[in-house]
Amino acid sequence: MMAKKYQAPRGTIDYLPPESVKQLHVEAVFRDLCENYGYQPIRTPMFETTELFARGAGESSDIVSKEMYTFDDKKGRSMTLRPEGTPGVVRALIEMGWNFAQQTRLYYIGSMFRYQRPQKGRYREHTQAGLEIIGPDSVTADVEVISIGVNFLIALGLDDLKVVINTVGSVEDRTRYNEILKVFIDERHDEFCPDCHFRAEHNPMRVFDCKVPECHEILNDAPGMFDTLSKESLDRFETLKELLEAEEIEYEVDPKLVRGLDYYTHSVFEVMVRGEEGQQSSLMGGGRYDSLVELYGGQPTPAMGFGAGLERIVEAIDWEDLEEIVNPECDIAIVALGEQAQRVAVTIADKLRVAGLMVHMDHRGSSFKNQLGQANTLKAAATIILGENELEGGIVILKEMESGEQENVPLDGVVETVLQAFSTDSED
RNA sequence: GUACCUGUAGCUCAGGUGGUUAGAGCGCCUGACUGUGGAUCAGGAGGCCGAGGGUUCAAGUCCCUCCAGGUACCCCA
Repeated sequence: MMAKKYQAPRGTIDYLPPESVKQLHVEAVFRDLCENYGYQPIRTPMFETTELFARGAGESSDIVSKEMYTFDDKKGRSMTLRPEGTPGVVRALIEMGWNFAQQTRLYYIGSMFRYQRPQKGRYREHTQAGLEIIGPDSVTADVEVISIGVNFLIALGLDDLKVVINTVGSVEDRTRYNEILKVFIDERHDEFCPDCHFRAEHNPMRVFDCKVPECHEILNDAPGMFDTLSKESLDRFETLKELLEAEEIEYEVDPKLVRGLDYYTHSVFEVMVRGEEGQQSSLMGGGRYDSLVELYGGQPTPAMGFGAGLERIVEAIDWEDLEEIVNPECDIAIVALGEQAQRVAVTIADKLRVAGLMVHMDHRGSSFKNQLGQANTLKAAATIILGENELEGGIVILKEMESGEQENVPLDGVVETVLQAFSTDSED
């Protein structure tokens, strides 16, 4: 009977070494940087009630309308695997009665799920590193968030970055703009497609997402967002640009950058690598969301955050420069010949490991030559050779790999001898 | 969701118009060198040729369906 062949669900990834190592390295860099900025970790469930996401991102957004993994639990409640991190964070804070008067900095790393056609850099389950600063509405907070994002990528060796920014105005601006847009659409009602008619009723700004070419034509005549922003919003955007310049973060303004979530206000941004063609070049995106906390029933509280796609970042990095991360160096390899020697060796190996050394040993009973070859491949600094002759003589051979020099060391106390050797080495 | 391309050893890939036991490089294992490592040479293991059907005397090769990956549209991380 042939065993059934299982395969990973479409659009998901199995991370095996060395890919798994790369992913964890990127995560570690993110955590370190977040801590420098005073952000603390938060973990929230991978699924939430469907309504949470629907209300946050907006019913008419692509994410909510066609990309969610939604299912009914056994009691018939509609649940959804999180497509993004922000709603869960905000919900959690409100639920535990968080004091929103304080300034809260949080970060998270975890899986996000979106049902879409898989492609390179586009998966149905992907890992996102994200953060939120909740409380301050100052532009300096926006700059801080963008700065972490940019510096995160720089720390990974990605320095040819393109930072794109835009403003979508305040809630009031958007309400006013939507009204103006709706009037425009109604005036030329017959020229728009049925989908756009629907959008006009529910969220007029989404007509810009329409794929029908004719609709795009007409929209060239539509009033622009910039023209309808309040002076405060425009000033705010100017300040953002000034502060970014002061930090020497180069940016481009893209008025068409709206982001796919309805809850954004004022500053929105996206970071990609230059020269990386293809549509999945965006490594991170985020923005301000001053009305989401209130929308979820909390104290009206401004906030700002971003999400970064770790798979895309891993793909963008040139790992040749980071060889030592993918293949860390080994301190000691134990060459054990014969079953008896192998049994003695495993104990020595474990003691050295507990003491903090990276120790390799072969459990297959491979040949002498092969085991020494493994030590070589792993770039072990030294080898402990333990065969039947040594066992009888109560010694081991300690071999320094680079010079090839070797000496006999008593089997009793070999762990201490080796540790001693390594501690004096590292003190130099 | 729509269109096109792809799917052969662990990895990267060869396999004109269908034709005997399916190949290479890298990697792995063994030996030359009874117990001393990056080289060289020789050998070996490892494949229901993505899955299932069909055409044919004969299918890795042609046809259909499905699955998966990639590219464009779209969306985004």
